[in-house]
Amino acid sequence: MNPLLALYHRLLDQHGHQGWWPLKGNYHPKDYSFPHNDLEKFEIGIGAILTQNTTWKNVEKSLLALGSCLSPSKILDLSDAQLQDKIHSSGYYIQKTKKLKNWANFFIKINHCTPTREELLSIWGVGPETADSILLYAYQIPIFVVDTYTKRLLIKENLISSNANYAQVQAYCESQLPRQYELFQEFHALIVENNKS
DNA sequence: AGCCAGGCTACCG
DNA sequence: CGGTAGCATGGC
Repeated sequence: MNPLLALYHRLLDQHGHQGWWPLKGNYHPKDYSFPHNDLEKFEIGIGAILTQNTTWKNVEKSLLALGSCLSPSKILDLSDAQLQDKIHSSGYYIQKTKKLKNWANFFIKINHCTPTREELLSIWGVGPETADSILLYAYQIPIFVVDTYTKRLLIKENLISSNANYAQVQAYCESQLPRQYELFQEFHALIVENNKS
């Protein structure tokens, strides 16, 4: 077993199955069938944008405040001021209001199709980690999500060099792991959980 | 009191 | 191009 796969199993033993992506506040350990519909896919994108450089705790408050507005058309029906108010706790609320509406417009435009990475990256407000999180958790595409924790951990474990960029870290991880979306989902969640404790 | 959160964009040299 | 200030709240 290679060092990265060994690290995955160590984290899994230590923290158990994480059941990401949380939907309506619910985790679903060992059930990799989610999302079950378009609305859940949309909600994953909302959460991925709101959690940019922000704790999930603050995002949960926003998602609760959004409540029944978690659909593309309802997000677009809100005025900027109304939406800003609902997502206030997530920080950067002016920018994130624009980002959420961009995601809603995009989601309507793709009309139930699976977006490509390039399409997602073309949205103002969606960068590499957000795009890859959407592809991995909303569309079950085995693409490795790299965040600051991932990089920090892999540097500490001497698996990558400290000046590696996003694409290089991602390519390394994908080359060392079986290409299974279930494993990729679990691994990223475990890395985040590992950094909380 | 500061530093950090499940980043991204714009702008700088 | 690679590097970085600005965005903003809440928790510790």
